Amino acid sequence: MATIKDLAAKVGVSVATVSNVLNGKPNVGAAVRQKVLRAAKQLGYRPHRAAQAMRKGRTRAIGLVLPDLTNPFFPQLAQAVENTARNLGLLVCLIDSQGGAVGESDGLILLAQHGVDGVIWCPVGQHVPAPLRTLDRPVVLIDRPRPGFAAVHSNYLMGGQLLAQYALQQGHTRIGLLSGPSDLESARQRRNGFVRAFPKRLDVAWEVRVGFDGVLTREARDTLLRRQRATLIVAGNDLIAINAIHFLAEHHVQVPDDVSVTGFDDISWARIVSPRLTTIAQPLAAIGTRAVELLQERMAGAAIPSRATVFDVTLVERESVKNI
Amino acid sequence: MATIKDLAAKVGVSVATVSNVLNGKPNVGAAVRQKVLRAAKQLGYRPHRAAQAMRKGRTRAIGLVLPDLTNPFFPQLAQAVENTARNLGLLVCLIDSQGGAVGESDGLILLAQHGVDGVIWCPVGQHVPAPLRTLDRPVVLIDRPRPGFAAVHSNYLMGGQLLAQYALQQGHTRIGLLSGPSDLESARQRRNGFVRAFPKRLDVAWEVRVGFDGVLTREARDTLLRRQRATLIVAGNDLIAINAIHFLAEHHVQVPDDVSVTGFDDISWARIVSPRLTTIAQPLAAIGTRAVELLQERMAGAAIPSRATVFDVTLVERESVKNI
DNA sequence: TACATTGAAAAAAACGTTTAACTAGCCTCT
DNA sequence: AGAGGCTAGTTAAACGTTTTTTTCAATGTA
Repeated sequence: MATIKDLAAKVGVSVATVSNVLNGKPNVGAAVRQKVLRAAKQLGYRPHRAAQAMRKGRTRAIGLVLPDLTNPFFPQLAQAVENTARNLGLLVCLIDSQGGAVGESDGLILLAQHGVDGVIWCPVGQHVPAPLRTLDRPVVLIDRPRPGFAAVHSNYLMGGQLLAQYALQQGHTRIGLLSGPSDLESARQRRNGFVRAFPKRLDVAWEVRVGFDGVLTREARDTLLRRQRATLIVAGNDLIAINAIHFLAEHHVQVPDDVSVTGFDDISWARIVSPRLTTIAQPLAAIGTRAVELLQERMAGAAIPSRATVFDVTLVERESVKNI
Repeated sequence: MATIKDLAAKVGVSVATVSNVLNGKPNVGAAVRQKVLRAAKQLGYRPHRAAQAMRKGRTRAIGLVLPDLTNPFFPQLAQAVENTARNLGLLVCLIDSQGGAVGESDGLILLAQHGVDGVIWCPVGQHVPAPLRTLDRPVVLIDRPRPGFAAVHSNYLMGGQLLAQYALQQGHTRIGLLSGPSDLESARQRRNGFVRAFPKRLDVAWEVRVGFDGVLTREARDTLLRRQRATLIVAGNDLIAINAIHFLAEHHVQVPDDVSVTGFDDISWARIVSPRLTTIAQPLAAIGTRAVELLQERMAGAAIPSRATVFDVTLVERESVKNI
């Protein structure tokens, strides 16, 4: 790999001048500038990132900390993040914490050690890992907002409302809720958006909380079987919805004929299960892209106040809800 | 962040000595060694990776270059790679080329610039991108072997054979082949493993080649509808199988009642479609893990000959094949 | 006693950049 | 003509490590 020194030697000029040219500093003549640029191109010069990092304290790499890549929610996000980052010349360093707080913590330590300039983080619990504090770099939360952090996510309230509106349209008023974990803001808002949209007209027959990974607790399974009076089951996300549908099918309850189900997220699975899932689509790619842009702003400069960027969601109607 | 200098000052010893302690060099007294270690722990010292990188020319980071994270085949692989890498103290830098050769090339340039110590690569085409040559770091291919490269992948031949054996068991002898692209070794071996297992007893009624992304060409669709005499369709991977099943369903051909279908890979989707897919499971996590281990060996030392590590596969029987 | 050998530690150089401080030459202004 | 200011450069220091070389004292040997 050619170094700045090689360039300097080749052009017959000092390394400082070469550096100045490469960084677009003004104090260098047009002729020399040209020569340096030409030589750089000719030798295929690429700055040594480690050396730059050492001098400037910036690595032009960012961390992406996710709970679980095999959860079909994340790949699209990761892809969007990587691609926009790369377009900005940023390298993405991946941490998959496997849903564990220790993995998350270890990952952040590793990122800190490598001196990433910022991190995009989808937190797994509700605590703030110690390494994040000492990291002292901008952080943008993704999908899961928290007070005091910059975040980009979907308008969960709106999603809940759209679902409520659609439920009424399709003639459903007796609702069963398979909500996500109550300690996740995103789960709470999905639920509240739905429940508070038409409190008079929608009747919540029952509610059970399960994890976003979709595994059904004993309570959830029992409730589903009893099923009480609900004609529509509103799940906290697609994973939950899909598991519920499968569980019901095993017990000879057909969706949507016997009971309707909605999801949330429009993960890839929603399109391929049967019945295909009526759900709320988030603009995942846009979220990933925006998160990188936001992070880059923060990395570049001034301390921007920590607000959340919220994206509209849309209802995608498929076959898991019956008009009654 | 505490530096080696801080440690030196605190203990009252030179930086060289601190470095020697930290690197386990022998030429330092037991007393001093203890004191340095204690101080390091106390100050929470972490080596500055960029500085180390500059001096040693190693970054303790590796690249992971994938064609498409949203292809459900890759997340598990990526997760396994990240986790084992992290356990070895290696940071994983992700490149998602979106299936394009330019993205792949750009990504490799970015990785080279950051000086990753090696890369795990699932190549998208059959050419070798220029940046890979100049990178001059160990490379381990994953899932898609090529002559002259170290690689870790499944025993595709075996998968094809298992499928052939199972087909006969279930009474199928007239086969339709929806093979993967012929320029991919892995696709060829899947196909050949099947076709050559029982050439006398299995009769290939038709064969069409499609991409591993599963989108059905016009020819594939036409052939599926005519369907000729085949009772079993052997798809090159799960994506193809699932698309075929959906396409057939749209045209009122029921799987497995009217025709049976097998996949390959056992991606997450295979479990949730209906009918659930009978397919070949690859040990994805093991492959990812092994790839990292192999890479690390190569990064550490001697030029090991470039051979392929091959994992056994298993047949997972679900409901997409009917016994006739 | 003189001299080589060893062990423990320090000093200094090096990695590839950036940047602050400096300099030489030229121009402009009194 | 001399002071001051630009312009276009150069020199040198710095970033945090590792590593080579050097120093120094203690020990062993003849």
